[in-house]
Amino acid sequence: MGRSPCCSKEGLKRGPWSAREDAILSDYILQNGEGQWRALPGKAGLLRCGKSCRLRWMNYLRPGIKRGNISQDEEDLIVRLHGLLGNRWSLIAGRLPGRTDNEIKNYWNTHLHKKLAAAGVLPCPNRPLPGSIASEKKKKTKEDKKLPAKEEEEPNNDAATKHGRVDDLVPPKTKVYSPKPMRVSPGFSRSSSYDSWATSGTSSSDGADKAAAAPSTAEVLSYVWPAMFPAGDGGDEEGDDFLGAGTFLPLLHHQMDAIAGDDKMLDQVYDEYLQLL
DNA sequence: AAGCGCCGCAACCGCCATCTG
DNA sequence: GCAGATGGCGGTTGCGGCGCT
Repeated sequence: MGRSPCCSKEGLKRGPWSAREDAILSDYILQNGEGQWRALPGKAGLLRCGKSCRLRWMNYLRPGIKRGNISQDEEDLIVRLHGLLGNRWSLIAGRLPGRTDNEIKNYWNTHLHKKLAAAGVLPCPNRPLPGSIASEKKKKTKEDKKLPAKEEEEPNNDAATKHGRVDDLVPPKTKVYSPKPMRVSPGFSRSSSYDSWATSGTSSSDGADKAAAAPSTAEVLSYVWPAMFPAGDGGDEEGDDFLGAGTFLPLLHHQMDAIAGDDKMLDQVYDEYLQLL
């Protein structure tokens, strides 16, 4: 893959997990608990990177994991939460019991993105989201592989222009269609999942107090996404067309309207979102 | 039947926040 | 306060399966 490994992997196995490895990992974690991922492979007798063990456990071996058959309700929720949270898959997954961030991410990139694009509700249908459509990406990857590595790293658009690749004129890493994924954890410890946090009594039971002190939706949005929601204008102006307000704002309004169609749903999701902030 | 291309998904990667000494 | 270790996250890649020609 051309990248240097994050940790030493000499002699470590890679690729798909065997049933035997799964059993070893499951047995070890059930006996010793999660954590100490770097030390786990050695202790459990697995020739795997600790990260790989953690991923395998979190996404497939953990009790309660649901696989496949994402229901319509779950799909709707994913779409709505994505509208609110952007590509924060772990947070979205936290609202879908038994689902993992990886599964939701894959599902979004394969099924939902395509579906929404067909429905014309994506931020910019004629501009592929960075790295989000597998087919587009793969085609591009294949093209890129033909280029010398040095030119691949060319940061500006001149290189793309030289090669006549119009699609490369789009800044490759621009993530303007959603809030940049960022950690939201200053308020709670890393060891507490969003789920446990959200259900630990800080959520809706005392939500009234928080709601009373909570800023308005517009204020929050202007704080979180200042480029899209300049404070005080209600987000309807097209002044800051960082993406193309004509493309994103209707989408957001569409999604907000869809959510607003179920006020309780909106309140619940929004309340949780406020607390995340 | 064989070749080809696309698609879906499991797994890997680097980055970064947080923890720990 | 600092540096190294650790864990978690989102983005990306590669492979196998499937359908089409």
